[in-house]
Amino acid sequence: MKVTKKRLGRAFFQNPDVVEVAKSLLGKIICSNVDGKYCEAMITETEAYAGQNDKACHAHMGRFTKRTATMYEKGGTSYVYLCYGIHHLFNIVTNIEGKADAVLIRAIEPINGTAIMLERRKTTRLNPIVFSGPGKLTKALAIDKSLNALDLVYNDILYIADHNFIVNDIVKTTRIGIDYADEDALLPWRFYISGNKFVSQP
DNA sequence: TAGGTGATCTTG
DNA sequence: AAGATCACCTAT
Repeated sequence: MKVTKKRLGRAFFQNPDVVEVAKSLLGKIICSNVDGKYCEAMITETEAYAGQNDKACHAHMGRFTKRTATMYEKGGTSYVYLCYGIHHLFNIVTNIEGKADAVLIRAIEPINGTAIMLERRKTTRLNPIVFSGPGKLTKALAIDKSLNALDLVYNDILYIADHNFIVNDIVKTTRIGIDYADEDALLPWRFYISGNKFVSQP
């Protein structure tokens, strides 16, 4: 079978249904070209954050600050921020400009440049634990705040591609680490590829 | 299971 | 304006 590698364009990200985008991002490829080192990793786990109506979202009730401003950008923009003083978390903004929807990437599976990613994680063992968790994959892909608010559609440092991986079965669960969000903490908006070892909490 | 770490936001 | 909070990780 011919494998096509196609970069995702604006239309993919501007979908007004962030839950659908979170699901269709599973199996897609993150291409990172930081420090002249190129590597590719498949997205295995995501979470959807649905703008101002979602209590778990940074932009809940239209909250607009220096940090959350990026979430209001047009779909296809990167949203990277520091969490717990240590970890960079990588999100992809979706929907049109002004709508603060985003998808958090929670886990990846290395596809190309695995050695580079292992080195950045300071290990030699290819263990799923090394790449499953939002703070870990950013380290593996060298994503930090300097890559915030980047346009993933036109940039050559960081972008998303489709290698035509077929995702057969998607598991739906509740999102992690958002107990403060009351009833919205119960929404089944965390998705991962069924049977894939590279997820944070099977 | 506890503590580290620092930007962000303030009786989540 | 200082302190609580926080979409987490690593090591004991």
